[in-house]
Amino acid sequence: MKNMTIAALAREGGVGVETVRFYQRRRLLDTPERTGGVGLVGGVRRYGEEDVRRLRFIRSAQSAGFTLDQIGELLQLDAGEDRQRARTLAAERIAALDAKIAELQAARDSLRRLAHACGSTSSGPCPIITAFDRE
Amino acid sequence: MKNMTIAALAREGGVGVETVRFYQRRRLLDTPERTGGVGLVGGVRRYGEEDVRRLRFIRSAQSAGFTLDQIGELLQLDAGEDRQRARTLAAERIAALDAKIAELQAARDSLRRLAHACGSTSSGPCPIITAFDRE
DNA sequence: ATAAGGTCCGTACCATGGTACGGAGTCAAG
DNA sequence: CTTGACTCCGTACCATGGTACGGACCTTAT
Repeated sequence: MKNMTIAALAREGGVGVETVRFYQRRRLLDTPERTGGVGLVGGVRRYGEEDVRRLRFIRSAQSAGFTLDQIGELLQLDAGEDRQRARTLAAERIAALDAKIAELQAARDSLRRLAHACGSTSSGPCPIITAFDRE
Repeated sequence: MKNMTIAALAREGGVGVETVRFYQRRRLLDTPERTGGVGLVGGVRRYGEEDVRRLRFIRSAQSAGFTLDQIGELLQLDAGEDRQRARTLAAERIAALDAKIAELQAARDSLRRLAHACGSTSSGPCPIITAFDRE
């Protein structure tokens, strides 16, 4: 294991190489030792499945609306013992997600009204602002 | 009408004064003439219900995931005749919202798994990364 | 008529989450 | 043993959506 280059890791995670480095700077991913170096600094860093899992987790957690700072905390927690804190973060985010989902559903309804109002007559401007008035 | 100050407008829209000015710079809100000036430049700008509606629309459209640039286009469209373009923008956003809603629901499910896994035993670390593995 | 508080405006700064650049070093195939 | 692709690293830059500051001016209540 640990035989992937940074480009392979990035590919597995569906991100760019620069993004991996960015996450390393943010300490969300670790930065393995360079291997095989000849001189004092040489060698290239190699990555394994564990790194892929972490990277994918970062993307998933982002899609759940966690910020990178919060994701950093989650990654700490994953290795630690603070179950209470983990549950709190999860509960807060679930509540936020429920609210956001409701908001997006309302927005979608507004847009459907707009599309309908705009499709049902054939001249003049669509009442775009009005379509959102119920919010 | 047109007797509100910028602070009153901001309050009605649920934003700060600086945000109103920011939207003016972006040409999302217009900048009425100063009224009552004594000298060459004097006076204060006054706002009315139409401005409130526009401002609220901006916030609603934002919650629907439109960028400020797109909102600018919608505002143009609201006064114009290009129904086709309006329908296209609405349809695109509806599709994006459907996708986003599904994504957030999936994220919520992952978090529920996490909360459950983390609540059902009482020691050791929560399997945070693992809880997202299905994504 | 004066003082407190609002307004106006330009400009600068901020957080978030990246993306790009460039020069030096490294690796692998031919 | 060279050549071409990739890596490393620091630093700079970017888009989005604001937020803050400061000095001059305006308005309003006392």
